[in-house]
Amino acid sequence: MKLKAFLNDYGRRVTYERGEHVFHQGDLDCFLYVIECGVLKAYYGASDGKERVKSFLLRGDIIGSLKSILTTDGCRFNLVCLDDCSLLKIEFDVLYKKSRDDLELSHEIIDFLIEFGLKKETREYEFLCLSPEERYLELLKKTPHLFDLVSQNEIAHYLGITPVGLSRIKKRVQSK
Amino acid sequence: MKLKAFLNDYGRRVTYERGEHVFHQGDLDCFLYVIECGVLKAYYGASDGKERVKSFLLRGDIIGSLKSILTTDGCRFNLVCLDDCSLLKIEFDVLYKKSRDDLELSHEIIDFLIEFGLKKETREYEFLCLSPEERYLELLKKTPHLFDLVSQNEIAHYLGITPVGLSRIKKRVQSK
DNA sequence: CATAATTTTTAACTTGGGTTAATGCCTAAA
DNA sequence: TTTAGGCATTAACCCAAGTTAAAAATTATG
Repeated sequence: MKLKAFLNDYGRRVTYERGEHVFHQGDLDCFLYVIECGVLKAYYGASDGKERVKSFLLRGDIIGSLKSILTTDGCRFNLVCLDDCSLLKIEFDVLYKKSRDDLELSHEIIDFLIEFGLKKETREYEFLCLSPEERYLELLKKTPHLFDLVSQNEIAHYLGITPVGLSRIKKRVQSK
Repeated sequence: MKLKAFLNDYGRRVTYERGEHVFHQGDLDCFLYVIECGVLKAYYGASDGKERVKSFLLRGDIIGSLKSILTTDGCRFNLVCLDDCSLLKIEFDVLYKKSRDDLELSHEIIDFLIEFGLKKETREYEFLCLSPEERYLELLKKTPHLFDLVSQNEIAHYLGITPVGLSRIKKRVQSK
């Protein structure tokens, strides 16, 4: 797997302690990060102090801010470690340029991006078509282990609801 | 632009009349479609007859079901023409295979997919962080011309609310 | 172990959007 | 110009989730 090999060869290992941020909203951060170990949370911080969780990142996942990479606006979200974490950090541009004369590498990037697109479409579908309760049940079915890794608080913010709301949904669901 | 050239060379022109479907939910359709002219609507049809609009497609846009291309589940959404339309139809697999030994083509696909990812992330952001009213205002700001092309009914379903809800939001907003 | 801090639950109250149905508006066809 | 069908608005009522605050449960820490 050329992409994995590339990330290993060119990546610089960085470690963070639980609670540390990899980057903040507004930062210009044009790196890709591969999670070697630990759990991370990518989240949008609203002006009113509310937070919304874009995604949780686990071992093997790749994360970076497309916004920061493609525009001069900086990151739209924050990336924070929920555990002590070890990441591989690679400048996006280096990978991008390398792919320009490496056919195999560029294929693997295409495959990665297609998978990424499908995931994003699925999340779009869930927000567009499912109620908070249905999204909760779906998450429970698809990634039950997530509930052991992060607080219910954070699950709620991932589902786009408040912790109070999630507590009520749980109660309603189990009484069925 | 090699991708455009490819789509033109290998694409087959197909035309549909207003109201015709290009494909339905559940169909196995592994084509990409480039919109030459006309307006189309990609939508999820819920079991209870409710519909939710995934996206509107305009001249120059490219659409296809990643789900159908990548899995055996078939399309998750419907694609229907809101006008008489002319499309270019290309088997995804032909493009994919061609990219396997064409570096320039594969770069352009990467660039396309990155842009696509950014768009999807933006829509995710809007559902996660904005209220229906805020999503309406955002749409009004970003693509005001859309309101001339499709009914308010369809705009509502794109925003994830009912036509009644959108009517109320409009009224509330203009009285501010 | 005790206590502080955080997370989760519960309660009371508010609210925005859903639902249903009636009404008014357009536009297209006859 | 009428009439029929679809679209948008309005009204009345309902309900799920938000908000605020307090209590209970869990987890961390000295």
